[in-house]
Amino acid sequence: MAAWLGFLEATSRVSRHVEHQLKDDAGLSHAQYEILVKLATAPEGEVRMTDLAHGLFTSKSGLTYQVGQLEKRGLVERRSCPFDDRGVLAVLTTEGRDTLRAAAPGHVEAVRSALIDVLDREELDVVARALGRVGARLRPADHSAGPAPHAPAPGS
Amino acid sequence: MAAWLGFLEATSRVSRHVEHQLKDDAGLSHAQYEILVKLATAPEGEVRMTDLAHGLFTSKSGLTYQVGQLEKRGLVERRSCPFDDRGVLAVLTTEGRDTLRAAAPGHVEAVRSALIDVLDREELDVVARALGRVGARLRPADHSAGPAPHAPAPGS
DNA sequence: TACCGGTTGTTCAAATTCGAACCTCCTTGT
DNA sequence: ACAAGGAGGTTCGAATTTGAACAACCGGTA
Repeated sequence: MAAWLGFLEATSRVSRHVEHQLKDDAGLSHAQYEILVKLATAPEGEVRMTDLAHGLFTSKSGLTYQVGQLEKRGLVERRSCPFDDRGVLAVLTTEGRDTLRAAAPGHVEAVRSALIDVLDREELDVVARALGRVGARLRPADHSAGPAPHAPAPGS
Repeated sequence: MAAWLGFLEATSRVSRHVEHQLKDDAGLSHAQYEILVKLATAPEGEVRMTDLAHGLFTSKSGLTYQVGQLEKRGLVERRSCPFDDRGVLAVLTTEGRDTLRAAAPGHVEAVRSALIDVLDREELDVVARALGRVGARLRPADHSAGPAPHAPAPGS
C-alpha cells in the first residue's frame, strides 16, 4: 500500500504547492487558471458552461461560482448562447488573456519543478500512462471505452 | 505535459471516488478516516495533535475541526497531555476503533479497485517510488531520511 | 398545440478548508 | 525568580466546494 500513501502525499503536496504558487503569482486559484486555459485554447475564446464543466474536474455549481469570480475581475464575460437560450457562453476578455499569459510561465515552472523534474524519462512515461488509465477508469459512465464503471470483482 | 493532465484527472477522480465510498459506507470523510488510522496504529491509541497534523496533510486548524467532529460522534476523546499542559492528546475510543474496523475493508477495496488493480506490478512499483519522491521533495524542511541528494537550490 | 422527459445553468444551505491572530504554557538565559 | 522567545491548539472570518432543489428551455410525440 506504499503506492497509495505516496499517491496521497504527492497529491496533496503538489496540489498545495501549485495552488500557492499560482495565487501568489497571479492571484488566481488553480480552478480559475484551468478555466482560463480551456477558454484560451477554444476557437473564439468562448466555451459553453457545460463543456467547461465537462473538461474540468469540478461540479456544475462550483463552475458557476468560479466563473462568477472571474467575471467580477473582468477576466471573463458571460454571453448567452445564440443557438440555445438556456445556454451560457463564457468568453475570455482581452484582460483575461493577458492575465493568463502572465501567469502561465510561473505555473508551468512550478509544475515542472515539483513534478516533472523529479522524475526521469521512463518514470514520467509510466506515470503518465498509468495515471491516465486510472483517471479514465473512473470517468462517469462515458460511452468511450473501458468495461463497467463499477467492477464488483465478484470472483475475488 | 500529458503526465500533468493525467495526474490532475487521476487525482481528482480517485480522491472523489474514495471520499464518496467512505462517506456512504461509514459516514466518515477521508480526513477523518486517516485520523482514526493514525490513532489506531499508535501505541495506546493516543497521539498528540501536533504529531497528527505532522503525519496528515492538513493544517492545524483543519485538524482541530476534524477532531472536533470525531469527538462529537464519540469516536475520539480529547485528553490533556500529562507531560505538557498545553498539549492535547487525541484518544481513540472503543467505538472509534469499532467504526474504523468496520470501515476499513470497504476503503481498502475502494482504493484497490480504483488505483491498485488498474496497474500492473511494475507500474505500481514505479508509481510508488516516483510519487514517493515527489511528495518527499515538497515536504517542509524535513531533516529525516535525507531525500536531498540533489541540492535543492530552487533559486534561479 | 400541449405534453413530457431530459438538459442547462443557477441558487441555496451546509460542510469544509485555510491562514492569521490569539492565548496558554514550556524553555532558556540572566 | 523573571523576561524573552517559541511551541501547541484553538478561535475567527473569509473563501470555496458540494449536492439537491429549482426554473427555464429544448426536442420529439401524439
